[in-house]
Amino acid sequence: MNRVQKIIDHAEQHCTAHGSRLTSRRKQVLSGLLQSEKAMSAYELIDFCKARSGESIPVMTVYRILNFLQDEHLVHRLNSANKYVACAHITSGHAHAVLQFLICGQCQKVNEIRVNKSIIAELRKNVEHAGFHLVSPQLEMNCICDTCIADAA
Amino acid sequence: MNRVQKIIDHAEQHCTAHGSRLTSRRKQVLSGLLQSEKAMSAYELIDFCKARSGESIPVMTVYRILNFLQDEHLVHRLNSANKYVACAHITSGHAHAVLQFLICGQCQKVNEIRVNKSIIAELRKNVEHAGFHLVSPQLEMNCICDTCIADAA
DNA sequence: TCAATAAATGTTATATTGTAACATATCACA
DNA sequence: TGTGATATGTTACAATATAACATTTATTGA
Repeated sequence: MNRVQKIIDHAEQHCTAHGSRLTSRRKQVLSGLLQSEKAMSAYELIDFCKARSGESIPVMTVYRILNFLQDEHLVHRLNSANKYVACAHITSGHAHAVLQFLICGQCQKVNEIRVNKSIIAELRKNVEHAGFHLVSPQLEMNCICDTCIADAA
Repeated sequence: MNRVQKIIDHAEQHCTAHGSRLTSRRKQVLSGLLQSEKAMSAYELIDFCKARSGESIPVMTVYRILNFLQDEHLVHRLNSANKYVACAHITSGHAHAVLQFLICGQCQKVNEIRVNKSIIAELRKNVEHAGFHLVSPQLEMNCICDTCIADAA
């Protein structure tokens, strides 16, 4: 069984455990994101799926499915880029950690890492001090990856 | 002299010192953001200015001016919301600190604070460890402000 | 099993954010 | 004053996203 199939299986179990269903359309969308191994806009994802299967998924359907997958924590939306990326931790039981996304501004590669609790505590302290309350901490940082730096040199 | 006028004066000096010009159109746009005291989309800003002066600024012009003001560090773009907000530190000589934006998801109020250097150092360490290099650290956090929490209760 | 209901997907139209390409106006300075 | 640079205006359109309603598919209880 290949990597993507393994992850899809995990995702399906995850959904079943929550009383939700990973339909074939939803699998198709999640598979697309997993196979591409990068962040894509909804429209890029549609093109990607179309190129692989010949079948064109309606825009509205893709957005609904992306929302569903986000609710299930199987997909993340990168707000700063208006793109979507498969969660990097589907098979390793993601415990809703705070996530830090490193986004290469050159090649769009995304690395999803977990943020140290002490940092979040610090940031939260700042927030509370300013009279705000943190809702969904998700840090997105504009980066350049080693590969792109090497290419530029 | 009122608050906004004072800030505009500072901004103008800042531009002159850089060999750039804060034209009347640019003042108009920056004043709009300052007067509104919140983050607005380019189109909201156009409506806001129109409501106050009766004059309608073309979309293209607004985007160009917003870019100019960002280059001058007089305005920040909130990537996660596709909105723009006047810099909160124009009169206090902003030394390109790393910024943390607290954005109330309810009323859109924005609080711009500076991030502790040690936190940035930590985050940067994570980034380097993952094989990336930080470009422009700007943290945006989804929050709810005290007022909105109180209103909801 | 099969109707009733709920959940998911499809269709059409349109809103929102942003930019490309080219025209015109304004400014700065020789 | 005219000339080149800078700024602004105009038109058309691209990219991202959602509202409203129709249809299909799945689930469940009689």
